[in-house]
Amino acid sequence: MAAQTQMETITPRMTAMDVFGPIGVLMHFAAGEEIYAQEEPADLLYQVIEGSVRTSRLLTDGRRQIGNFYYPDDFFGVEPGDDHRFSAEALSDCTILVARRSAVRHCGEERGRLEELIWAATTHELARTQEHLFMLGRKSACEKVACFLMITADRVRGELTTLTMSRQDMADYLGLTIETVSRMLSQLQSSGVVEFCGCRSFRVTHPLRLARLVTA
Amino acid sequence: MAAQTQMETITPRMTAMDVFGPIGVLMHFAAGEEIYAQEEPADLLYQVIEGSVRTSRLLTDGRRQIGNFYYPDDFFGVEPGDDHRFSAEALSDCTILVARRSAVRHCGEERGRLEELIWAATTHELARTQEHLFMLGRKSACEKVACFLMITADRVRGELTTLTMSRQDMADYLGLTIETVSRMLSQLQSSGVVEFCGCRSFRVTHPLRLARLVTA
DNA sequence: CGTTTCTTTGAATCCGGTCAAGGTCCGTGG
DNA sequence: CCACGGACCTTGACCGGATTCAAAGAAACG
Repeated sequence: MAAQTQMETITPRMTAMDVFGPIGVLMHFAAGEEIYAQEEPADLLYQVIEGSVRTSRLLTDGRRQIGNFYYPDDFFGVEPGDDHRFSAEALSDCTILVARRSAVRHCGEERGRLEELIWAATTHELARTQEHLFMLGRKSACEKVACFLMITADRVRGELTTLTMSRQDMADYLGLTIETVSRMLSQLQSSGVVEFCGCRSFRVTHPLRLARLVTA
Repeated sequence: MAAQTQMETITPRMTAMDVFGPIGVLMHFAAGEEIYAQEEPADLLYQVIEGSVRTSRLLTDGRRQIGNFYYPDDFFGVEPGDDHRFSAEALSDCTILVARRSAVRHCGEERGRLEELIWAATTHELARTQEHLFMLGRKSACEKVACFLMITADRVRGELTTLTMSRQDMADYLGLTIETVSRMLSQLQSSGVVEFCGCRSFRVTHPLRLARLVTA
């Protein structure tokens, strides 16, 4: 089982947690810490309260595929079978709300709401996976990176977007190498589409041109 | 709305249809015919009774990504949102069982069963999409083609496996070009892993070596 | 049997990967 | 406070796998 550094029962004033009713539990994870492992039974549903998370999958020979990145309010951990096909790790220090899925049957009137939530999280996951699939199959390195920046800027709102993941994480998400990712970022910057302030945060200086690079 | 060549209400003796109860309808489609279009409202759930189906998605510039191939008993058409993000076309002449999802509320005791069915189809779809994603992101052309043959041979049981899709379909599923797919197939054949009888059917002559090429 | 469409194969090209070196950032400890 | 070390990122040169372009061969169809 994944490490769990700290736990506390939920307090009623935190609105994001209401959805889980009395069965939600808050957990904290340090940057880099594993939240759950590949092959582990998948009975829990997670919601990011603070921080960010990646899900990933390892091949026997070390190749890695990132499934997704999750930010505050996102749900993760829904998996089609009984076991996790991906593992989840904290990208930064984070606070995660956790609920046992099998506890649904014990929570009376909350039940319908939780089931609905699991349903919404699953379909949302499917939608994102389909988008991701499309990106991997038919896009060039430049389009992939541009697409990634656009999606991320959209999800992590603010004047300046901070990338909580490493270049290696980005590469493993996009099916590229770190060198290629780095080159494309430099290229996007020198062509005036985005501007970096250090290697972990950027601003989209020309949204239209970025959007045009992405191709729908 | 997609063309619908013929319709008939279900007959009780056909077991595969029982799952939909009284709201299922049989439809026939000719090879190449569209079953539903991209952007079309997604209120129907489909089950292949006979034949095979592909789902695909087109980019504005003509690039195409195949979502999946479906064979008898497979469900398709479940989509995360209200609209189809993929279109579906018949690969061969086929018979499809169709049920209106929104009709669930009108079918009394059948309701639980149908909801369960939709749930199962959705999670199964997610699982397959994740596998597919992994294949696109981190596998070589040779591994992709080997993987595709293995999966297909597994799904379309029989001594000789028939490919109902064109090389172009395979290429668009794997994120390759037809030429590369063709080359890899030739290579797999000349290395004695599979044997083709015409370009649309094959036999796995060396299952272990095929499995070793795939890499989990 | 001729036409069309699909598939295979070859040769040249190019995009992204590999290998290697250098740079930046940051935390630790002298 | 600065020097050192390590992890991460960038850049360049070269290489190789997949694409592109082109043509021939095989299969499907009227």
